[in-house]
Amino acid sequence: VLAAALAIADEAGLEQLSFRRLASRLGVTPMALYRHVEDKDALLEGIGDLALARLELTAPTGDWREQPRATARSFRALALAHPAAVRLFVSRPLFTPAAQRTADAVLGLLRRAGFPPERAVLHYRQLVRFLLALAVLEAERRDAVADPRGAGRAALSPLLAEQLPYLAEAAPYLAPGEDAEAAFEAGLDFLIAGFERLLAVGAARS
Amino acid sequence: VLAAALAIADEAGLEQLSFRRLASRLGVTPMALYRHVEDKDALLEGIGDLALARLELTAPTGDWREQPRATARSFRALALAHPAAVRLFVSRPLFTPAAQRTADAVLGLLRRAGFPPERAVLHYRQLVRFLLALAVLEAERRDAVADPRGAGRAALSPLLAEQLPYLAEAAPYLAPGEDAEAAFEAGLDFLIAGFERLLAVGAARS
DNA sequence: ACCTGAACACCGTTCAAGT
DNA sequence: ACCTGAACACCGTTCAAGT
Repeated sequence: VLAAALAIADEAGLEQLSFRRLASRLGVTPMALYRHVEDKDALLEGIGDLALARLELTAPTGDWREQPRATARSFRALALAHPAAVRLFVSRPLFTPAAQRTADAVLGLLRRAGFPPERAVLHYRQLVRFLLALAVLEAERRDAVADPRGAGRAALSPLLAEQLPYLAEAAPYLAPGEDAEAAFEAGLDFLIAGFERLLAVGAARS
Repeated sequence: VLAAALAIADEAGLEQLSFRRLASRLGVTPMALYRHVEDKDALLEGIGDLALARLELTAPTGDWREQPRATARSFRALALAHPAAVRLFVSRPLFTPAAQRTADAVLGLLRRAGFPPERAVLHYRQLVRFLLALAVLEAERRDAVADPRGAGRAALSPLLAEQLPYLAEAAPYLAPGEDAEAAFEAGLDFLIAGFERLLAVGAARS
């Protein structure tokens, strides 16, 4: 039911997903879909939930640092498999069963790391947002590679180069498609190190 | 021209912005807009650029840490003034004049902080993404307060509470509308501290 | 140069009607 | 219970025509 919708969204893009298109793919009339889903809104929520349900959550391991890492990598894999879902996650807060399950897992991970409940919630939000940000960055980068405009982007006119020296200097490094995985891991290192620091501060306080 | 479009998007939401609606607001026929803007795509790019042009960039100051902070706060203010623009920023990479000006300013800030050009680009991406993430977090939170569903959200059924203990434990703290500014500042501290650490590591290496 | 009217190919959604 | 057809109020966009 929803699987077909997710497939369309991932293949053709989220904005190409319509009741009419989905219906024709299922060999049915558009109005028949209203039997299975209340709304377009509910449809989007449904495919968001479906995608998130496919997130692989790892069992607790010895080193607490490894668990956020593993979760982050799972999330990245999910984002690559279902690019449309990422856009859904940023545009609408989900509170479906899959979202609750994921939230519980991530909160548990932070609690076991040593954060008290209130701080765990705070860092949960930061962690989730940061993961989304990293995922969006990758999705955008992928688009930039496919985008024909991308080629001329780094090239600034001499006049602009004078007015925007830092941008001109950075241009060579701004070319897309460098090494998405390395960038992701670097962002992850940054995040984990930050949490370690916060844990140390918290421990010093108590 | 574009100002009216931005106003509609901020007032009624991005998805309510249409050529027909914009035209009626301007007291003109929808097709007349094609004289001033090539496309709906160009229209969206235009209002994104317009919003970003309103970002206040501060002059370089003594303490390098203060500049990313000031920029971040400007960006937050922009996000609050033009909520529609935030959604545009995450969904489409901008390379308009205002975007170039902003990129140059942020890159310059990182260069002056001590990062070499290649690393500055890397951290520029992280910084921009993080700021967007914080801004989206706030926009979502604002929506959550307005959303009537939000009231029942934190309340889990007893059965679920047993299966999702960490979520149940966190529920009291998940209520929205706490203290957006404090959360923003905490995220900012996290980010700046991370950059300081990276600078220290870089200095140790060289 | 700038605007208009009619038209085309799409949307989500409702509602009465079919089996 | 599930599906259909016709209809409504919207979209972006094109194209020939007006001043």
